[in-house]
Amino acid sequence: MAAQDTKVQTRAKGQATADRVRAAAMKRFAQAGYAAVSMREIASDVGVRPGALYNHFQTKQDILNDLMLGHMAQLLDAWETADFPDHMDALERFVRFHVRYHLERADEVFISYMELRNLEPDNFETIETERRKYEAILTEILEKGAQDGRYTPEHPKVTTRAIIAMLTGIPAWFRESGPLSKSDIEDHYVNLVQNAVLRAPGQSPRETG
Amino acid sequence: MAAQDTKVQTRAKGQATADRVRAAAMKRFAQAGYAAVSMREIASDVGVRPGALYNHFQTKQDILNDLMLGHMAQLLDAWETADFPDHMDALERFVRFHVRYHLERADEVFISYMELRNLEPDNFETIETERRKYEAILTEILEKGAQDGRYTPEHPKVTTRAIIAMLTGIPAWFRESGPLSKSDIEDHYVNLVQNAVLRAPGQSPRETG
DNA sequence: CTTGTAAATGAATGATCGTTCATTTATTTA
DNA sequence: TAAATAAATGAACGATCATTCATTTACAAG
Repeated sequence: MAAQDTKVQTRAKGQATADRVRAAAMKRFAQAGYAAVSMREIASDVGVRPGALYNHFQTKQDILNDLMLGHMAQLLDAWETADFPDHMDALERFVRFHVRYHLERADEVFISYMELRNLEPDNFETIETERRKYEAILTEILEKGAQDGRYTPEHPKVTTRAIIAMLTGIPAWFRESGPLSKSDIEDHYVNLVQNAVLRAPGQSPRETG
Repeated sequence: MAAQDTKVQTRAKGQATADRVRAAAMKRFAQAGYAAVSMREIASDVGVRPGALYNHFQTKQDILNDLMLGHMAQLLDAWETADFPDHMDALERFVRFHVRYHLERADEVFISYMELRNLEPDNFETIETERRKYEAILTEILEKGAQDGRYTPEHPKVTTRAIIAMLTGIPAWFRESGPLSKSDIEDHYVNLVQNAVLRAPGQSPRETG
């Protein structure tokens, strides 16, 4: 690591600019959408001429792809390294992790599911693979809970998508100035999700239709 | 009505073209996003020259606004006129209605929540007003159920958004060719939603954290 | 201090955008 | 059939787009 310090130092300025490009693109993409944002706007935010962006990213598409790849990698890594009280069950861990992460990284999350269709096919496939890994975490939790008889066993993959859609929608309406704190939201969603899938003792699955 | 038949007839051809513009724009916007669709593409789909579009819509923005206004109006009207078995409770009605409607009008729904940010401020406000009306239907159902002691009383507005986000996400992954039919999906979501908010007799609200 | 390279500039490229408009074509009214 | 009006055409407008590139500037290495 120390042996490469000089080399790292050499490219420090370029790295810094690239990071500012990422930050500017993130905000712009989140607010206006990929297709509505111009390279000129990003360059202006960074304080640089449009052409200079191409010293750091080959195309506009590469910026979007970089942001989405980075988001998925960080999301999966954050889950791996997250720590929770020992007594907390897996489902509650997942819900709390997901809500927290999505409330703290609203822009990244928003882009990552709004701009999927603006990814070129190859990039799209890569991102979809990462997304499926994340969904698999929750599906596995639900399946394990179903085996134990604690959760309802029906359609764990569908339930996964239902839960994730429910949670991912939070940043769209949550406002710091609202009546509920982030912690309140977290608690409420834990409750909703647990109730949705819990098979209460002595309570058989309801018949509907 | 009959007295205006001649006048209606006069504009019948224009109406037909306008409808085809709507249909083409709907598909294109849903697939690629408003900003990524050109008036030339829409005109080409309709089988007309770009300039002809302006005989029916003043601007590209007006097309988007027309689609979203139409969707919200039809959604609210469909709820008003929907009929269900007498014995079915309000929450189940809402969930079944919402799932069905969204599975049948995937493009309209997708546009209406993906393209909100591409609406100019005035148009956005109008659509938001309609959207709030729709959310209010579910909130009222939850509040009434809470008064009766059937549903958990916490944060009905937040729960409304959680449920709607969960349901609205379905068209994003549902495929006719998948293992579950539309009817299966409907049943499963009814179950999830009912469990999420039901206060089972003798079951006090769970403590979390 | 010189050399090599990274980073940024400034100007230009061709393409495409939404929109306008005088004109032509189609259809309906009188 | 003649007049009126709706609808569509074809060509053009200026603006903006992503991207390229020869050149200049900044900076670290030897």
